[in-house]
Amino acid sequence: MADSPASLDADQLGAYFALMEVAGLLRHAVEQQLREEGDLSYVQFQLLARLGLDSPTGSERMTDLADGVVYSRSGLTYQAGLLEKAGLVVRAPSVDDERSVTVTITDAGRSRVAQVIPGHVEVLRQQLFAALSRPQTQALTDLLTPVRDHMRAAPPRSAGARRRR
Amino acid sequence: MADSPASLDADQLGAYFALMEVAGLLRHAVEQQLREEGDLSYVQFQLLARLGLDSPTGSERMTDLADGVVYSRSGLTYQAGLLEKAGLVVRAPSVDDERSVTVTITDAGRSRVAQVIPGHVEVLRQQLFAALSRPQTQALTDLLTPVRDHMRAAPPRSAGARRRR
DNA sequence: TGGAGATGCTTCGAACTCGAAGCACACGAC
DNA sequence: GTCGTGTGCTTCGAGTTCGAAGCATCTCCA
Repeated sequence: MADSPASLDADQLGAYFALMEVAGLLRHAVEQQLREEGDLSYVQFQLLARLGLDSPTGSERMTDLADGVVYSRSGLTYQAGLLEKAGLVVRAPSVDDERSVTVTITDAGRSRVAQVIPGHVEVLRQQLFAALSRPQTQALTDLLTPVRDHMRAAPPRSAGARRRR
Repeated sequence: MADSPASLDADQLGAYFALMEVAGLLRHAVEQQLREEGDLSYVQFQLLARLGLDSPTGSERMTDLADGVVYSRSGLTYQAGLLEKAGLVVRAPSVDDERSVTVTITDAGRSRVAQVIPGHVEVLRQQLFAALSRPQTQALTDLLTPVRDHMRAAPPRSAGARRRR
């Protein structure tokens, strides 16, 4: 990478803008459905879905949750508080490490996820997959997965170094 | 794995999650660069770029700006206020329609855009295009462009209250 | 011409987000 | 042990976002 001209070609710009706009529009659409049908924000849904669908035990550490959802720690504390107040989640200090907090989804949380999923899927169908055939969907996944892995590997995440106090 | 009532298949879910995560990570990375090198938020950069690079006259109506950037009107009022206070933009009532406000980029605004573009491009290169070959980039654009057009045409349900003329 | 409704923008309040600072516990070196 | 540093989470303040409500202007049509 000796020389790097300060411009991208049309394809690259097109891909960049299309990516950001599609994601933005999709997020708006999804957010609205979640709010209407389940009184959840997108982040809250992500958290519950991760706990309820991805985790075998239904619980995870705060930090792992934050990393998994690409979210700030303080923001997670706030959202976890809301979810706990709503009874969708329980927080308890971890057994093996007194510092860490384990978040566990409740039955109410699971049923809230189940309640929202059909509409969620429907929005995705209408907004996203209506314009993508199966092979195209497959192709999109194949294109984006390496990109995600690449970006996760070299993150400008702020969690990196902590300054002295 | 819980069984979800109306689930999408693995490819579809994979595409959805990958899309949202890539966009999220990319936005974080870009936002950080813009803040450091130009004291701009992502939205502010979008607005200035649209005025400075896409518009022949360097000016646009508030509403068109908001639509073009996928942003709420009230949010745009706020950001336009900040940009104006920073001298990067000027607001003036439109000549032909007293209701509408025309936003015009200033010379300072143009130079601010020019100042951050190289770093911006570099971030895109490292984060996004490092993991995409030229043909892949082309393919991504070809996949996402129809999706964007589809989503722009079919906005989320209740957004239809106030439509364009 | 004169309203009724549509449209453009702003104001307002509430909610959300982030990073920095702070507290508490963990772990290793000595 | 006990000190120093690292890690996990929360608190705090500032800034940003949105939708609803409000005001001003425009358009249409009887």
